[in-house]
Amino acid sequence: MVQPMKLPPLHQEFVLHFGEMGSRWGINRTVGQIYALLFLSSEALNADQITEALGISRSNTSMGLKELQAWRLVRLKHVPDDRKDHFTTPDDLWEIVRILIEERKKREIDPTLSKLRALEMQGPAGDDYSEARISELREMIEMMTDFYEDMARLETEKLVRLMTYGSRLAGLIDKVGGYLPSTKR
Amino acid sequence: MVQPMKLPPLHQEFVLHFGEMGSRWGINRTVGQIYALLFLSSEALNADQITEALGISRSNTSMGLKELQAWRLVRLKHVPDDRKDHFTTPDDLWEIVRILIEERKKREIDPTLSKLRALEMQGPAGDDYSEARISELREMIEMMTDFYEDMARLETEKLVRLMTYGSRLAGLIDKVGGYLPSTKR
DNA sequence: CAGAGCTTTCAGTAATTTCCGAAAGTTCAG
DNA sequence: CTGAACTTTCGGAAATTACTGAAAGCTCTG
Repeated sequence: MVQPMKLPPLHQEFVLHFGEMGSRWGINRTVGQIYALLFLSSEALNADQITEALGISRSNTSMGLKELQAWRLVRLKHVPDDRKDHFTTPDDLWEIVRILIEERKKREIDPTLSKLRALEMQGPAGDDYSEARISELREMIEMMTDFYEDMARLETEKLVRLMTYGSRLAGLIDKVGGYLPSTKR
Repeated sequence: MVQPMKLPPLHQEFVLHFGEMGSRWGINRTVGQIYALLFLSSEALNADQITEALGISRSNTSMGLKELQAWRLVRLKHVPDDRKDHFTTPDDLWEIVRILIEERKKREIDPTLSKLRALEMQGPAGDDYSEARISELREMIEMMTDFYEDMARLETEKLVRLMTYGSRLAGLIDKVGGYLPSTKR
């Protein structure tokens, strides 16, 4: 930390925490800090304000904002009578979660799913065991991503209801019965 | 890639892919490769076999295996009449998914949850907006992790049934009605 | 209890990633 | 069109992370 941040203690701690966690989340320290800062800020901030609040270089701020926009976690917002670009985070947390899941899926899962499909296409190329393992993996990933898509389609209110229903869901399904997929081949 | 791998083409491609994806998944290249290799292997492999198959150093293999064991993604398996340690991945994919979610939660979410709680404890320390934002975030994370725990408790068979039920779940909940939590404050 | 066979640790090097300041690029008011 | 205000790009320095070979550390067998 070259420059000290000038922020209220709460913001300061929160920002530093997101900075440290950044590397575990697959983003770097400053990107985490920028996000945290914007997350806690009730108004949109411009790049210079961010640069100053975090004590980082202007270009680093620019890079960080670019990356956060690529993640759709930060948005441009125009402030009347100000030529500078201002940035905010979406304020609906559910939206943020959806975005996070989708973007992580796009980066961390989709490429592998394509690869698995491609490997299966190539036809018999390994032993039976590894081929079976690859198909099984692909099926599992498809099932989970399909389920996520189904859930994502629901309105937030229904989703919340469903989640708070928790483990009782299982009983509900039992009553309805019916569909019985094969889990083991 | 210093040493060429000697593996069947299918394994080779799969292993290389996992290596490349490693960085996105928060593990390094060799760790990804080791996991991929074990995942496709019907028998447990020892460290020397891994070292040779991947063309990496013995110590690197040792480090990688240690990390994978910390993740609980790879296990020791004793092979009769062989003094060397042998390693495998769990073969139940559902178990692997559970482990992955739990470990990621532990590393990527739990520390933040603690931090948020601690910040709330410290009492009024910022503006109203940021305090509200922090509470809201904590509540959301709690709701999601609680839901996950509920789901994780279900037997695999029920879970599969539930997942394939997909969006129809919403209708089901509607019928039962009842619980109506407040989503917005 | 010696030492063969195996595993882990460690210190240094290599590779990668992050970050900065300077320069180039863009946009818009006058 | 010009230049002021702002943003992005770029080359290289600094920091971090990954990897290796060598040495140290275990743990059984005989």
